[in-house]
Amino acid sequence: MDQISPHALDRLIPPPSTEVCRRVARCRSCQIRPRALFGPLSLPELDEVAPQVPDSTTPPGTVLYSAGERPEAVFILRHGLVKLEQYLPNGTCRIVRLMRPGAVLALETLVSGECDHTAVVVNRADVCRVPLPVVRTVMDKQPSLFPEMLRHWHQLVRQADDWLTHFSLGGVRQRVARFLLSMGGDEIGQTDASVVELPSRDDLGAILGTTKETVSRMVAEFRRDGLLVNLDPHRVRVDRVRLEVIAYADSETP
Amino acid sequence: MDQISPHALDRLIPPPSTEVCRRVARCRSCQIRPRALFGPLSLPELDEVAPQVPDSTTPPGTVLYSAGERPEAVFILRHGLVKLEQYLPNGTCRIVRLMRPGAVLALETLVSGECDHTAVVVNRADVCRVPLPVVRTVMDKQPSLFPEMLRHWHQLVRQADDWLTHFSLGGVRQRVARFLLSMGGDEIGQTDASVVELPSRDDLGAILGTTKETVSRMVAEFRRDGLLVNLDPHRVRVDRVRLEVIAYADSETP
DNA sequence: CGCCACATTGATTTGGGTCAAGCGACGTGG
DNA sequence: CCACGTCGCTTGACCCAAATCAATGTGGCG
Repeated sequence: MDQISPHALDRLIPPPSTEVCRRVARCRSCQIRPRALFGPLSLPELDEVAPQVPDSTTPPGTVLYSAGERPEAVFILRHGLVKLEQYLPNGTCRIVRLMRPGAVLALETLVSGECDHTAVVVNRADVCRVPLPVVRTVMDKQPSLFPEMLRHWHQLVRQADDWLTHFSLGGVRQRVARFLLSMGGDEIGQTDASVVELPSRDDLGAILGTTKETVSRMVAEFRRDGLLVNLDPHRVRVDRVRLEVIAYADSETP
Repeated sequence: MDQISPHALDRLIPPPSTEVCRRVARCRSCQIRPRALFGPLSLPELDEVAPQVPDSTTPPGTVLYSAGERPEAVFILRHGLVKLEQYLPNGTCRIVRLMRPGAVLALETLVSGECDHTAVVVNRADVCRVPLPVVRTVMDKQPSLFPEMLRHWHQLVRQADDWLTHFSLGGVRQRVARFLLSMGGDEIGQTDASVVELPSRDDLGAILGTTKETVSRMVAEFRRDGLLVNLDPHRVRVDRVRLEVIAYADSETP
């Protein structure tokens, strides 16, 4: 797993003006921005911030940051899927969150300095790296960001709590069904909710707190029963109504 | 389960001056306050806020608020233990957090208006009810509360993530051990960490994502092995070092 | 072509869920 | 004061879901 290229120089050595122009343009035309941290900013305010915010595209498997690091920045995810993993002292790992476009990664560095999780790119991801000083000065100048900030924290907590109930309670059969339902469509909400992009079996196991073998069996069973049809490898179409019956059945439906 | 007495009148009808004095005195001498939301406030600022903050003591089983309600206030827990439960559509319930003194309950109402969980008192609890308008005006006047607010949100996320790993991964034997370790001592950190106040078996089951019977068996086994000694019913002394071995063993230790 | 990572499927074992009975503590009412 | 019901805890017997171990299949890529 390769580390993300160090951006530390970005604020010390001013980027060439062509790069500044690109960043400003990229920021202005960003589809995600309204839903992300700097949504409430005006265009002029944005043009001021954009030059100090480098962006990068990273392939699957890239480690954006590891638990304990101090990246001195937050990351805004513009495209792709990133998993946050947490390790127990004995080495077992659980994926505690999947971050989708519009999410802010490493928010916790604003509070404690260090990252709580290891963030690994699942799909190819586009991220903007916003240095902490930039976040802080923007927030001082523009208090309207405060509720926006709280909104993101709230979302983190909600997501964590849902994970705890949906993906840790009941049989694996139900948990897989719930996962498929929860991953339908993207957060913009405009793609077909019945098309789901599947992570690897290993990741699915780490999300649902089970093993890759069991997950594999469940998916196979769903496919046999026609609840699930392969589009490509790793993309399936699901039968949401029948999945919902399974996901929240009062007792098992054998 | 009885509802908490409605405090809605508190801001409309000013409390009698004796009550105001009591609240001011209570707030000044509060041991918890420095660690809670209004820690950074000065004494004069505090005296201004205190009259608008009623407090109450509620017996075990009391529902402080239910998911979906709009209490228009946050609650500061000064004493006792409160469980936050979340329900699946099929009715199964999981305790997603245990709140201890110093915690702020219903923080989410500041963002979305409605409560995400059902909060039930486990021990007898003392709570202060801070109306949302009070929180908002104080935060406007005193921006130093902002980092404090973020600190609380961060803590919620950390707690949720820990729950997800410590209490949802591995065998029940390990999970019980981890719970006992995590509950050692109070957040002030000055009581003996090897003395643990146990919730009911049912609650323990809902915390660890298992059943009361299995928990009962594990506790009994720990007691047989001398890892755990009863002080009163519901209070035990544990052997932390040996528990740690069990909690984070690489593989099961039968 | 052969290697490697990933997915599938099978055989076997076991942890823990479920059902059911017994037990002690407590409060209530006769 | 004791009988009774209730409630929470414990224990046992049984069985199924899922972990584990292991072998085979499949696709992509040098």
